[in-house]
Amino acid sequence: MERKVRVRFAPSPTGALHLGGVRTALFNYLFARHNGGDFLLRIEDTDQTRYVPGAEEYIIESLKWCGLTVDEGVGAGGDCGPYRQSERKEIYREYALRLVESGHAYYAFDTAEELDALRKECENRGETFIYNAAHRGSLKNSLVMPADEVRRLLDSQAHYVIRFKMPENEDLLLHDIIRGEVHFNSSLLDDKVLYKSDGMPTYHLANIVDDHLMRITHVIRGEEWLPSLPLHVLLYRAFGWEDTMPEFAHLPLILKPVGNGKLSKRDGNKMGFPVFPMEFTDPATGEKWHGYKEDGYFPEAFINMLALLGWNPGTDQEIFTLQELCDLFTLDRVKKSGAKFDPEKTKWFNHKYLIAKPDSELAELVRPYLEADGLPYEPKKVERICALMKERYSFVKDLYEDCRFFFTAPTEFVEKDTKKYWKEGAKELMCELLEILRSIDDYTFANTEKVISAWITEKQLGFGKVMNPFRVAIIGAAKGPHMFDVIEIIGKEETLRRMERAIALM
RNA sequence: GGCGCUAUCGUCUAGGGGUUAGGACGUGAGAUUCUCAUUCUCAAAACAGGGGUUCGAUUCCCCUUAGCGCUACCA
Repeated sequence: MERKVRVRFAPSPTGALHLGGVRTALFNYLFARHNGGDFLLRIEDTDQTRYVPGAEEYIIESLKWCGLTVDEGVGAGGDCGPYRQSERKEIYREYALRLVESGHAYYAFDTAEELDALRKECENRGETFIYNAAHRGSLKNSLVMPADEVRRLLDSQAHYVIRFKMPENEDLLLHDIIRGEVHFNSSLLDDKVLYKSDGMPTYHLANIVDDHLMRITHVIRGEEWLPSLPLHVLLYRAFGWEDTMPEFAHLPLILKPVGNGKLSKRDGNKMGFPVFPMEFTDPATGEKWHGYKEDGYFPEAFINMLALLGWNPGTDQEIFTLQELCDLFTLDRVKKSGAKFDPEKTKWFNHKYLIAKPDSELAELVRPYLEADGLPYEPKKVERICALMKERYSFVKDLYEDCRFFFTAPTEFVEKDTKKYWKEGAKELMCELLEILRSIDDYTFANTEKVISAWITEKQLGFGKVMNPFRVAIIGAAKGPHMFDVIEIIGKEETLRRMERAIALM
């Protein structure tokens, strides 16, 4: 019987969600949508020591900003709840005990210090310490201790953990959707702790129990989990859930743009690009991190960039709507190898989305900047400017800053440019031009071009000779779009005012 | 150290037993231009190394090398 596709994104609230996490969420989302399945959000907050207040809200807000709608889970409801693991403690305890009863797990009373010492000792001898069949016989656990002693320790509230009893020398040929067959031998694996002494499960136990109970069909997660795949499969077997075990897909990692290693949150502030979808302030340290949202990226561009990190549709198309991605996405086109993250390409994506936006929408995005500067918002004028200028920019903020001269007269004139273009004779020329500008009533591009060109031709002046000083007078610098466009937009009155002022300064 | 994964231009990647190894970002050059951009055109730029298999390997296999990940009562 075909089960309905159900995938989950299961972050732990230990801080902001970074690039890699968002991509994992995205691939899960795309897979769910492509297959008409459900996308769940589960919060894995079993590590009380690393819990960061606000992280959960941050994760939910980020997914929302990215447009990844959660069908079920924290913040979305559903009939498999609760979806926050800290609220499922009793469930995990019950299942951990079930494994002890069936002989697949056991109690261990070794302290962390004892184990650390043992590891060091082995290391010094050049050996590898593995808590499994090789050593468990000589350690403090219910496998070797007398039953009444175990009972006594359990009753006396001594600290204990429950460990998985890893089988000996078993060859495991496991299947991963992206990587194909992966081989392990169980003797090299250890008796992982399933249930901690603080009464919380570890990731491994909680993960398997929840995926089973929540009827997850496909586990799509980062490659860092590949080494624990055998443990997870063995856990499904131990519980007797093999027939409904999900399929696994381990995603390639996202690496630092330069240097070695996987991308970390430190890289962003260090190298000048955001690693988080939204701004985040660590409540403990007060440290602040940039976010794509606040840095002026469009969520569509951010998502588009992420989708192409490790996946491609096999065509030359690079720009996709979320819907197109849902239609096109399949796991068999996900790469096996890790990808160095390229912040430059993200800017290019943003540029593409910026120029594709309707001018009316762009104008609305410019509006807050104008208002912050106390300048009036005239929709038609702003739209006209956006249409004229958007090709040049990747960010609305840059567009606005470069176009500020349309809204307000320059407060200063770039020295380099005045030196270059306000040479001897320029002032006289500008005075003459001013007279012509005064005489013109129709300031449309076509008309000003006609009149001024005629004058330039008649006096045999050369375009550059006139337009360059004119440009510096009106804009304050040797930059910007065509001058006839500029004066059409700012209008006669403003043009004359700026000219008079510039001439006085020359 | 042990275990596992991976390997095509600087980066993201397509491809696949016989190809001029394709695209994109970035870089460089030219064109256009009143400036700055944009745009357009062009260019440089890759199959890690060694063995096999084969008429023929960049492609398939093995080894080496390199990179990455895991190796916690973190996820």
